[in-house]
Amino acid sequence: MNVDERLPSEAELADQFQVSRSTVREALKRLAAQNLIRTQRGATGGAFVRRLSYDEAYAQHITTSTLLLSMNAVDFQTACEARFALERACAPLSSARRTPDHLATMRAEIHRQAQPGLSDERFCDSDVAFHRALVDGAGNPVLSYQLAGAVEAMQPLMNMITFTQRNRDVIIGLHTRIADALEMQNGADADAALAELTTYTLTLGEEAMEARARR
Amino acid sequence: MNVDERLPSEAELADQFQVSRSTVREALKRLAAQNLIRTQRGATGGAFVRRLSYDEAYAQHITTSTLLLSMNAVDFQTACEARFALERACAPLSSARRTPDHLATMRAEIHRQAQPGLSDERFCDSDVAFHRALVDGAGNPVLSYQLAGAVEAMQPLMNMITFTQRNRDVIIGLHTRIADALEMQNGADADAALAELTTYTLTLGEEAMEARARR
DNA sequence: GCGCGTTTAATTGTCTGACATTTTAGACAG
DNA sequence: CTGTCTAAAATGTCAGACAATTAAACGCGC
Repeated sequence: MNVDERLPSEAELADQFQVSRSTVREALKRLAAQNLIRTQRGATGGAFVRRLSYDEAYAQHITTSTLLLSMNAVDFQTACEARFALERACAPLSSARRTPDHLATMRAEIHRQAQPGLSDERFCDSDVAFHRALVDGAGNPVLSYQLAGAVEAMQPLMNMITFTQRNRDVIIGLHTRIADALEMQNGADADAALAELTTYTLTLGEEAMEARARR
Repeated sequence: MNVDERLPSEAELADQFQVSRSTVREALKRLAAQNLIRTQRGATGGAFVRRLSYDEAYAQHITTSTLLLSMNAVDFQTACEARFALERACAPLSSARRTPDHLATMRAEIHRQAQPGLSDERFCDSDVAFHRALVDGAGNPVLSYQLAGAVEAMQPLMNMITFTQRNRDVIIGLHTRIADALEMQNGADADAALAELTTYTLTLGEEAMEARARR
């Protein structure tokens, strides 16, 4: 079945498979839920094979990853390690290919992170946006897609951390160093800064876990 | 809603939302298709919130990634670059943590790849199995999950390549070098070998594309 | 009281037929 | 040729019925 090809009508399918139209409809709803078909009403309507769009797959991947992490109690350390390992894979590509647009986004998010009175949640939002710009800088949509799951799904875990001003200063410093390195096209330093950010984030995570355990 | 919590019965939902039971059922089928609920028949039956299992999410991620690559005509170079960049992110972790089991799997697949008369398709299967062992060696399920999409979804693209004996010898040599490096816990050399494998695979891909264009 | 069939009730699964809604294609008048 | 109306085709929704399945309640002998 090729993209945009039309499936037989519900009545025809019901007849063909010797089931009722209700049953056919439930099956079609299943396919629709998986974004495999779209339905259209009217005379020339019906169910059509759908092209899986990048944006939909991206959103779905994030949802699934987030659910997977939260429902299976993946620990902070494992998720964090995976996230930064993958991001570091992007660093050399991103330092070679990042556009002024990516750099501008990163600078803007750093500026936002430094604003006083920013809630922890907003700080995390901005953090995700910063790292997404870093990943997108590699200019490889497949990479961006695969990493979306790791970066965005970490956000609920990151939200458990309380970011003190001191914490934020350290993170902002490393973010600045990463942005600088990418601007200078210095992949090695970007990688080094990401490595530091990894260990620092792991430390923060451990502290948050301990604080949570004491409560 | 927590895991294993029960939703109201179809009749209750229909009553609550003032729609017919058919409509409720179609909606429930949608949720079931997304693996969000499971239904159970009988007296104490109903729809229950489902824990998203790692294996299901893994399988779904591969399916979606494969569809995304094939339906959106992602070029070989982009997919290949993403795949190897991500794999290289695993190399240091895998060289530190790989178990004898992972090494044995890699050796076995290398042996299989050297067998004469192996079809191109089987060679690709084995290649994927080898790289999966490499990734799993990092001992991070989140990493394995995220990489599954990149590694497995590449397979259809890899299957377009015709592997001559000479090609295979080069790849097997690099695979052996990777396995040796992991065994010696030499992350740097594993990374270097993966880098070589990246450029070599890209070359093969380009040749295959040219051959296909000439036809 | 305890074990063991039997019944009963609740729930999902399926079928049937009907009607509403939407959309296109074609007939028809101007 | 153009605009309008109508018919047909398709999905969307509804109501009601029955089948299938499962667990709990019941009754009964012991």
